[in-house]
Amino acid sequence: MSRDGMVPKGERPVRADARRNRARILEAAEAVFAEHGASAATDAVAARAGVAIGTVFRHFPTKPDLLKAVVMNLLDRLIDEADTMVREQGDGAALFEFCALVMSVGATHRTVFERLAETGVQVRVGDALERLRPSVDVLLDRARDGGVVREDLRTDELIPLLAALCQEAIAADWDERFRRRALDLLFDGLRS
Amino acid sequence: MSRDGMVPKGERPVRADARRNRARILEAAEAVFAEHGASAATDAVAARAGVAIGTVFRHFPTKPDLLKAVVMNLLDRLIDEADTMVREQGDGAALFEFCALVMSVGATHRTVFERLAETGVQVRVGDALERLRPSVDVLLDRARDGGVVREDLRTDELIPLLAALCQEAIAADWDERFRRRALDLLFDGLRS
DNA sequence: ATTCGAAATCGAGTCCTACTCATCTTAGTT
DNA sequence: AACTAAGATGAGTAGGACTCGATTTCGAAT
Repeated sequence: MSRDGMVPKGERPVRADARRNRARILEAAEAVFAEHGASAATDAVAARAGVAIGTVFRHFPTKPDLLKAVVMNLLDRLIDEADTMVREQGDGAALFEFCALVMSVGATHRTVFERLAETGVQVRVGDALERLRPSVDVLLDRARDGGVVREDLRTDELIPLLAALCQEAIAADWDERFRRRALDLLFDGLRS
Repeated sequence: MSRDGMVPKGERPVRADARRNRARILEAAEAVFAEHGASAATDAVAARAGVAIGTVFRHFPTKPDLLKAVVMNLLDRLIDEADTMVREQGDGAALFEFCALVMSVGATHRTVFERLAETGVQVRVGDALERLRPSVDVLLDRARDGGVVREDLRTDELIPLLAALCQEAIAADWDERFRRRALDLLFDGLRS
């Protein structure tokens, strides 16, 4: 994830302190929002980052921008984890575990996602999940080859379904047990 | 929807002006939020309703309460419609069709929600669906007796799952074909 | 090393809006 | 007609998002 570290060619490089502060703010924001909810004041984030309020707004002009940046940060890490999972765990069960992981991450940071929706920023979980498509593709292929998933299931069917569960899990605050149960039902079906 | 018109027995009846104002505020709020988005100031709602700001807060203590009342009003109308349709048919293996119907009705009135949802109102289909619990109970029992549904499936598992699909179907604008496909997958499971 | 301009930081202050509450008004009862 | 409590009023309060001119810091060029 070196996007922020990249130096724009032809232009002046981003100053070292600016890059450092940006990272600090993101880190602080994630911690503060996770602890006090996404309605926590921006001052708190600034304080925790050891930075003035104006600096936060220089890097993230609006609060939704800050929230969005935190989420994207989260997703980047999630992609890494998914890739690791793909590399280390070869069997078909990896797909199920991956879905559980996605729901779990969403649940941990549910307030951030909620606030995003409230402020009208359209980052649907489904849209966000699209970034995971390559990983899901690999996992799904492998699961299908392993014969643990129906032949006709496609990635662009699985992703919306997973997104639907995630969205509702976040909105309705499903606990770990029910998230697990929902995935069991989805994979095994409702019929006898 | 005569909930608000009911007079609590044993207690003083709600004053006529209070009931009138409540209705006016709801109507005004629906119009104002639809036009200016959910971030419209509460003053605007009060002004349109021809009422002081304090009166709005007497009836709806917080802004989310007001937003929720508006949306639930909308959802109640839709859900009642679906409920009635199912009761009129009332055949044996209607659970699947019922789910399809709920999704379909939601999709039909999608644009009504979208304006509000876009601007940040959290439309909790799940909350509204809770009112359908009695109907779902009956349908689920019937389906279980008919052996078309797994024995261990409970109503309070089915409702959140259905709500999840509905919510995402509305938000992501699933077409009829994919709504059907999603229900097929949910009922039959992802595994081979 | 020193200079210097641009970039970044700072934070008190502004604006906006959700919400409160002491006071006044009115519906409904006797 | 008098009474009373529910209800209405709206100026005031609180708190948070965002601004902006003053100030500091970086880093490139001499």
